[in-house]
Amino acid sequence: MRLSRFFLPTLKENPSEAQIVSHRLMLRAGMVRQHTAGIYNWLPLGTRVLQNIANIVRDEQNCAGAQEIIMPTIQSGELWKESGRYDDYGPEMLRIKDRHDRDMLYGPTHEEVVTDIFRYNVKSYRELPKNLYQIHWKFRDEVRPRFGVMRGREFLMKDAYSFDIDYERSKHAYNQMFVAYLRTFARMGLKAIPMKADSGPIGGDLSHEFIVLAETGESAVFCHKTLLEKPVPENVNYEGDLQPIVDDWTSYYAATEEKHDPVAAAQIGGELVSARGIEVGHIFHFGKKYSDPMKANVIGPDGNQTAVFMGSYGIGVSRLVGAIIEANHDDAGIIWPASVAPFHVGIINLKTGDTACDDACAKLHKAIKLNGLDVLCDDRDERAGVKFADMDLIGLPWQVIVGPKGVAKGVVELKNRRTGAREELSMDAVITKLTVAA
RNA sequence: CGGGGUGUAGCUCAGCCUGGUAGAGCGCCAGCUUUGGGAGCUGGAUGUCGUAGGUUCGAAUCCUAUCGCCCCGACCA
Repeated sequence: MRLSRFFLPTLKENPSEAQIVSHRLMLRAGMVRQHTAGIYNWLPLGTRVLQNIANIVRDEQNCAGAQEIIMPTIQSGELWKESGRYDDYGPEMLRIKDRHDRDMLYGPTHEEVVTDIFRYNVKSYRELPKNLYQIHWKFRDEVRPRFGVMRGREFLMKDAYSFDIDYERSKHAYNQMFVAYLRTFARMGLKAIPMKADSGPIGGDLSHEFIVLAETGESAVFCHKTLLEKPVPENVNYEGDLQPIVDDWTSYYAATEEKHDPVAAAQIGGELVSARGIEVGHIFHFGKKYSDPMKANVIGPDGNQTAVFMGSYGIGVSRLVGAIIEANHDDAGIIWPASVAPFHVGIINLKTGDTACDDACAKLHKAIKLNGLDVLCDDRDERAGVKFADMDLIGLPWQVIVGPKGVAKGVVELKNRRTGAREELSMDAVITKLTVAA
């Protein structure tokens, strides 16, 4: 992609409405623009990151045995009356009347809809287990949206729902998501710590929040030092027993500030560290809370109808964009982990219009792209300083700096955005090195 | 929803107290010079001063109402 054709409205100054660093950088880097309080337009750069994150989430959900579906954003109020939540949910739920004066709503979550799908289409325990998920837009009419996409009213969420015949198997579904979450966040370069959580209004008796650690995170957390460096499980057999992995991770103390209990922490022992964090995922087991009132029954092995055991599992996909920036930035801008970067490589043509530079950039662009990497080439007729600043701001992991002096010597400069390390290399060496690094 | 702040050019903001007919920097357009870390000079375009009323000869400025946005608190992926 040539930057001269890419829609990338960067800002030199901080927009006054943005206070936290991720919000400022997302606006400055041309990723998003606010539409109204808590509702955002996603511009091309932001959309690319959002989709990269969604794809990692999707991949790990699929590996863990969940299946993707798409449910409506606009739901019928009838289902919510059936589950009893139509009155309980409160003004956070955006209620709408259609032209026939029927009660509709913009879905804040999808337990009712997915339970409805399930009950009409699954009749026997032999069809279990099932885990259905979607990556879709939700709307919660927050009293006070803030922090850019970190707490918007409209947000992209992965929500999965598991259905099992009994508690033990439902717990296995819960564990599958638990492990999948560890892997998902690690793939984005994040340290995410599972912490015991209240199950809140969704209900249930087993629940964990996944908190991403970032110095600028909104809430303080306390956790055992070991959790910070603990490697996530590899080559997971999701059909096998996952309980040892979950037990291992939950054996260390970890709590958010509100739930911090120094006495309990002391009992569990170990070196406690305090950090700051952002909640990016939340998993619940809630048994028959919805399957009972909504009659989501299957015939069990004993021939009797029984309500299924359910769990729900959320990841804030759009929030993750902000969380990743909170955890990966410096004074100059964003520093994307390679797995979610909008482009892998940025080429800076220091002298657009100079035939040697233009040719070198074109050759690099083509070769790097052929090796499967996304490239953004800054071919704008701008001064070098502007290009350096913008490239640092948008945070692509690698920069290839092409200038007339280097090209005359047959070299270009390769800069690592995170470390700042630079080296002069031949064009072939750059292409090889980038391909290996990716 | 309680408390606070703010709304003037695309962005950051001055002007408001003490009313006199719209400003700066950056950005944008044109030209010349410049060219490895957000250039210099010259010329140019851009505003219903959030909106609606009111006071006044005259309102960005004073008064009233209203809307938007931001921050702190209670709540949340």
